[in-house]
Formats: sequence, C-alpha cells, structure tokens
Amino acid sequence: MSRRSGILEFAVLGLLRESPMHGYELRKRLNTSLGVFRAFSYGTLYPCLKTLVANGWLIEEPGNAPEDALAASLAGRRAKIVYRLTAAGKEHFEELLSHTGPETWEDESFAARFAFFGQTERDVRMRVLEGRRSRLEERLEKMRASLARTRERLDDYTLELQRHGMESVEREVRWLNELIESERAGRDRRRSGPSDETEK
Amino acid sequence: MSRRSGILEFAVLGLLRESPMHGYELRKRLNTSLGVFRAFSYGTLYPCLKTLVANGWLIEEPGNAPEDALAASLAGRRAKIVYRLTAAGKEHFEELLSHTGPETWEDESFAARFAFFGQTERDVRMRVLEGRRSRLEERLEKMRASLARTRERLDDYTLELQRHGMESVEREVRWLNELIESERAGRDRRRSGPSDETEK
DNA sequence: AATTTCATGTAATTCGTTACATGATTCC
DNA sequence: GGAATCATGTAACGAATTACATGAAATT
Repeated sequence: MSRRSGILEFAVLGLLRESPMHGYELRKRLNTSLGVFRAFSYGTLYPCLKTLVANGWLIEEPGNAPEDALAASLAGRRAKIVYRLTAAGKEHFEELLSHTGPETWEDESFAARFAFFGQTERDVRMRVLEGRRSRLEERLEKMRASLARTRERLDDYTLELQRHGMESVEREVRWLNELIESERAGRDRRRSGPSDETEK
Repeated sequence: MSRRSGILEFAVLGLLRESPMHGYELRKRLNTSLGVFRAFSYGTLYPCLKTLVANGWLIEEPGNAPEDALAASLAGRRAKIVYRLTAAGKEHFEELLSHTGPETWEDESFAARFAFFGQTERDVRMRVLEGRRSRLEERLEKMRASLARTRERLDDYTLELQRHGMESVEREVRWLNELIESERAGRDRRRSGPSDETEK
C-alpha cells in the first residue's frame, strides 16, 4: 500500500546508492548535481524518506559525529539522521533500474532515468533511449497533424509558439539519435576517461 | 474564496473570448490549437467551468440545437452546455492579460500568456518577454555555478544531461531575443498579413 | 445492431506545496 | 550576541488525475 512518488523515490534510492546522506543534503543534490530535476520541498522529501524506511529500503543512522546520538538520547533532542540504503533497498533500486516500460519515456521520468545511466545496463539504456525517441516522434506527429488542421485559423503568435515547440522536440530527437548512435558504436560513457584514441 | 488553477482559468477565459464553446470542444482546443499546452482532464475542466460560472464570468447556454434544451427540460435529461463569456468575465480576463508579475515568467504560465499575445497590448508583451528572458538567465546562472562546483564528481551521462539542459535554455533565450528584437522593431504580429515590403 | 466519438459529470486518490514550528551550528 | 545556514518535521491545503458512471449522436 501507500504509493509514493515514482520519481522522487527513484532518485533518492539512486543517490543513496552512491553514498549515505541526510535529508537536507539529499535535497540539494536533487536540485543541483542531478541538475535538470525539479526541486522537491522538505514537506515532500521527509515523509518520503519515512515511507522508504518503513519499506525496509533505507535505515536511519546517527550523524557521523557520535556526540549527536549521545546528546540526543540524553536530552531527548533531535540529531542529524543519515540514511543508508539496505540490501533490500539496493535490490529494489536494481529492479527499478531495469524497468523499460512506457512510464520511463515521460519527460521527468526520462530525465531521472538518464541521470542514473551510469548505473544502468547497456541494453536497458538502449531501450529507454529508443522508447523516449518514439514517444517524441508520436508527439511530433500529433503536433504536425493538428497544425495542418488549424494553421489558417491561428494568429502569428500562436503559430510561432507551435513552431518553436516543434523545433524543440525535433532537437531532442536529434540529440537522442546521437546518443543512440554512440551507444551502438559501443562507447560506454560509464567510465570516465575517454578511450584515448576515439577522441581527437 | 476558492482559488482555481491560474493557467486553466486563464486559458478557458481566453478561448471563450474568441467564441462560445462547450466543455468537450474547449478541452480539445486546450490540447491542439493552443498546442504546446498540457492536456487537462475532464475531472479538472468541468469543475473549473462550474466555479467560473459561480463567479459570474461565464454563463451556461443551451446547445445550438433548440431541441436540446426542450427535450432536456421535458425529460429531465442533460443537454449540451455552451459556455459564453459575460461582460464581467471579459473584464476579468482583460485584467489577467495586463498582469506582468513574476508568475508570468514560469514555464507553463508563460506559454499560456504567449498563446494569447494576439489579444495582448504591446507594452505588456514586452514586459512578459523580458521577464521570461531574465528568469531564464537566472536559471542559466545557477546551472553554470552548480556545474562548476560539481563537474569533476559527475559521470559522463549526468554531464551530458546537464549540457543538453543548458543548451535548451540558451536556445530559448536566443528565441526570446529575436522576439524582443522583432517587437522593438515595431512588427506587430497581431495582424495577419505581412506588411508587404519588409518580407522578401 | 454495434462501435466509436461526442458529451457531462463525481468521488477517491495522488502528488506535491506552503506555512508553520523547532532547534542546532557556523560565521561575523 | 545576532544572523545566516543547516537540519528536521507536521498540518492544511491545492491542483490535477484516474476511475467510475451515464448517456446521446454519428458512423459502419
């Protein structure tokens, strides 16, 4: 029971897999390191962490300064809480990572998936990229059809908005084509250094 | 009381200003003619229409076939409902159209505003476009700063995601620059035909 | 006659924010 | 000692969706 936000849960598990963190830091990384993501508020994040703990996917640990826990237990105060991924949590994340269903082609979900491509198998990466591309191509098809139907009734601003919107989508398709090409060519971006002879 | 969704309310009033419509048709136009918009569901649209009526901004009229209303009143059945903007509604929309506050620079809100530029005064258009541009420039600034701080800790995929994200924003800024330039040059896109000598 | 598209609505639920409340730590 | 930032949480609310329920009109 209790469905949590797919993408927040996913991102939290993914970040914690890299290293344990407390809530505040987690939130910063959701905005910055993962960059393209939206900023979740504390009102969303903390309750989410609680349910992940309740599911056994995370455990709460005292902050790295041992006095934190000591002082807290003595005075009934609150200490910094560091969250760590459990074995079950790791397993669960692994399973989420291997999903390639239609949900994963959606805008925000796709960004989240892409952000963790460094931990994703190559064939899964391919399916996600190709799925995303065909989703965008469908979208383009609809836009073109609707534009053809209504073109003459629209004023210049509306037309310009649609033109710009379509161009953005077309641009993302080209980006995906390059990425897919690069994956096909066997370049694995998961390792940092360039392979020393394919780069000029 | 009872705050409604800013952008849905705005778009509904704007579409109905052009011509009266019933809910089903309205929803189609929210997806297609306005194109770039998100598709609101009926569960959102119909309740919204009711509150707009309650505010006195719309009135419900029987569908254009007169038998609709007749049959409906006789049998207690439901007829097609056409919504028409009242004078108060027109006034309210006019007021919304003249707003240029920070809300209007946000992604979806901006798209909605732009879609109705055909009914917007030139100085308001300018303020909305310039506000949007500076909002995007702030965003770019944050992205650059965060990238500079974290660059070396990130894997190639995360880097690529951020690079692509920034490029998209930069592209929109260039688009805005062109639009602003065009507005400054006095080209008013509200009239359809090109001014017959500036176009090649 | 059956299916699709048109058309209107409600109830439960999901997702997430804002505002509030609290307190520790760090920097000036 | 005061301000900023770090840190954790809750309650009330808001926006929108999904699933459900109903039925008319047009098309095949």
